[in-house]
Amino acid sequence: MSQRFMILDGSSLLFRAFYALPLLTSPTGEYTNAVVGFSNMLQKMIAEYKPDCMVVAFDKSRHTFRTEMFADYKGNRDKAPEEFSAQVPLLREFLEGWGIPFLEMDNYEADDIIGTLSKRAEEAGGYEVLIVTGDRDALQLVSKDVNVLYTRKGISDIVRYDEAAFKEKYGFEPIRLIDLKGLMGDSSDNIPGVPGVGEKTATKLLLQFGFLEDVYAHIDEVSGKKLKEKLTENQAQAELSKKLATIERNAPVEFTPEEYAITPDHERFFAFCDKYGMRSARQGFEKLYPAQGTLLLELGTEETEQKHKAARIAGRNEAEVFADKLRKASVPAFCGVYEGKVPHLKLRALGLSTGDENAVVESGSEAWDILYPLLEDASLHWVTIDLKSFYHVGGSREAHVEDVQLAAYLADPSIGTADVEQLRSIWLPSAPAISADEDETEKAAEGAGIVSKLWPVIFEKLKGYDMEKLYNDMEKPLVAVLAEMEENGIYVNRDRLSAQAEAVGKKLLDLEQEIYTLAKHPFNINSPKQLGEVLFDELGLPAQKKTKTGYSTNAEVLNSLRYVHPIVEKILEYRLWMKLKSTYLDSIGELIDSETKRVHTTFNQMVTATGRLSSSDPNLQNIPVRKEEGRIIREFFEPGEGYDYLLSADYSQIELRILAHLSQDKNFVNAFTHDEDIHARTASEVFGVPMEDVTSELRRRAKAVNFGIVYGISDYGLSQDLGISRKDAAGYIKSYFEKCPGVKSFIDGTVSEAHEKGYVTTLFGRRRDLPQIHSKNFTQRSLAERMAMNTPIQGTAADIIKLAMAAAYRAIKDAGLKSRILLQVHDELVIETTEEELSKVQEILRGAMEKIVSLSVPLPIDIHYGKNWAEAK
DNA sequence: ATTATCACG
DNA sequence: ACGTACGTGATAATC
Repeated sequence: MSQRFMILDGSSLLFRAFYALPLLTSPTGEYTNAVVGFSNMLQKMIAEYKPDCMVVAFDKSRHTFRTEMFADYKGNRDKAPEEFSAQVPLLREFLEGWGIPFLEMDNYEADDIIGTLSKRAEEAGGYEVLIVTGDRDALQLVSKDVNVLYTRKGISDIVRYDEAAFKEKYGFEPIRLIDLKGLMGDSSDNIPGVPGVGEKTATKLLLQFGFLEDVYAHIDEVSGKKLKEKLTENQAQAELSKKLATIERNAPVEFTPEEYAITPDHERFFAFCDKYGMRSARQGFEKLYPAQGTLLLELGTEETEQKHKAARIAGRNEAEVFADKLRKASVPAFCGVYEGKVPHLKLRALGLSTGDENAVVESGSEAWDILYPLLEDASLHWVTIDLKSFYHVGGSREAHVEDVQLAAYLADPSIGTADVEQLRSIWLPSAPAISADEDETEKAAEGAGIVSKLWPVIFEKLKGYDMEKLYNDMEKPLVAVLAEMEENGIYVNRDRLSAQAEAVGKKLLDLEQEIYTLAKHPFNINSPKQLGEVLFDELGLPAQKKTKTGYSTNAEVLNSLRYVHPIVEKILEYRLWMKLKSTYLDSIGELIDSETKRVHTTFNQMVTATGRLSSSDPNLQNIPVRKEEGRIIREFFEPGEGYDYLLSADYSQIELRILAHLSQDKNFVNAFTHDEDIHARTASEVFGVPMEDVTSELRRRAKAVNFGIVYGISDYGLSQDLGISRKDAAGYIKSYFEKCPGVKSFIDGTVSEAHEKGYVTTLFGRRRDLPQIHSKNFTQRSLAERMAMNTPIQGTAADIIKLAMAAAYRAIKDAGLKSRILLQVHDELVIETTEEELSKVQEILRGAMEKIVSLSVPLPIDIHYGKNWAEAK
């Protein structure tokens, strides 16, 4: 019987945990998130693998034998953030209490300690070694007796690598990982490798020849002249890279297995947890090491597993029994298993849960006919995840169904669209994770169980934040509106679209030839790297900006070089058409539904940090409009069969009007109340000229300042935008604030409130946490401060149009019109309508959009309509 | 998986 | 002195 010896890479796991969890703090203000995450992972490891002995290895200092060999080793690493470093000593304290030995050594990395200990254990025999790490390099240690548990993402997604699993993934045995690194390098450790050789080429070479040395021994057999050259030129560098990637397995560290037992010190550990407010760590520890004399009322493991195993219900009788339980459940929950795409989405199965008991029911079974109707039963109050999909498959809008995902997003928008497992790990970290190796329907059942438990916790939080109304009256009603918009889709004239795609394709071929001639040879124009080499190395144009990987070739740079060389203009033109063809013409064509002839975008309600919607597959919120060449794309969006016009209704200056309302600045409120040109008025104030003397240039500058204010102004940003000096920009801002003191005090007030509370809110109570506002790092803190200025404005605008959408939707429906909302583009709604309904629909939109809230300034909309989206602007 | 670029509000 | 405009998504290239 072999001993199971677990070795943890403390440094890498702590780092993973740090980035996986939000910055939690103890009651006394110390950061604890990394330790909390480490603790969760440790508990899981011990519970699952029950190791006989354990050691945690740490990196000690940056200076190691590797930096002796190569000074730049890991030279590209930023210093770890203060919030992280402060937790390293905390983890030691934690391990001391838990009774787990740890090791660190001068001149060696944690990897080398792990490599050495695992080798000694192999030599001694009788050990099964499990290495837990978030560092891929350790995979080279995998052998018959040594496996690696690698944290793929965050800390909960762990994969076990044994010899077979490694071979499956890489195609060769583990030790050759160092040869791979020798060839391809490792950007995260700043290991150079052979430039131009990536994973693909490196793997090919190793499979063909064996080890790195074999590649060089057979260098003549390498195919490709370029590749051979690169390999020969960089042989020394490849060999050094291999050495750097090789874990030292004979480090001067003693192997003393008798000292590696876990010896929990309850008192010490509890004191630690209490001091740092780590309740779940304490609970988990207690579960693993029950104090003597405490009576255990826990369920046996077998029984626990039984509990999570979902019953598959097919027959009528079982269904009746489970239906009864659901009716009595305090939080009945379901998770749908969907297949297909909107507007053809189908419900294949349901995971159901009473909170205590989970079940699966498949569509088409006898049980389905008994259980599905419960979802429409108004006496049940259901919870699900992804309510929009439920609506897509015909779920009743009248049914009482909550969406945990939506509630969780509102409580913390930074998590975005979190799946059940993510929500569990955030909100119920001590509950068992969803089993990984079940089929989709079983996961749905288990998911339903979790959803049932999540809802009370998350909704309670929402109530604590005073966000119930936001959820009930704004976001939840919007779900049905978005579902319908997605199902509606928008008609795209496929013939005109593909004709244009073809024409643009020809144009691109011509441009390509002209560019090759001017460059004197063909190259990949789409590659910024190759383009940079052609422009700046070969043609000798003056390089001005650099990116971290080479020369910058963006539009700003190219524009400034327009008249230096004729190739530049051609490249700009090539870029313009290439963008239009690949992003719009080709890909939208592919997304036209063959049955409906329309494109059905997805409106994501749980993505942005500010409360805006986003659109994807395809993104219909970024269809070109500013440039003539791009605007053509809009011509292909037309009213579909049975409709005559596309109509667009957009808010005029909504963000600046919100700024006026929130700040109560006299100038702004006045200007908007009298419907003045706000940018001209700003110019007049800031530059001290009468309104009639405001030139278009002055207006342009004032407009830039107004935008700057909305984004969270900085003199640097404004100077970049206007192409003026930072000093001048600072001067503009100064006189702006003198003339608009209301705006100034609003911004100052918002930022200082963010510092005090750690979050900001919109007019309707939407919340955004800004943990970085306390950062000691200037850049991060400044970013958070700009977010603090921008979020209440952008977020309030998002709130308003969301309310307006639901109101317009309702009003159109109540009026019995066939007109319908197709798209939302942040401050604009696109509607499909008919000749007869044209005036009625305009009236409804004005009522819904302009009257939905009453601010200190009016909120007028502009309406345009036409035979396509380009005309409706 | 990340980076550079560019489309929108 | 630090070193940035706010919010998104898609594509192609490169790692």
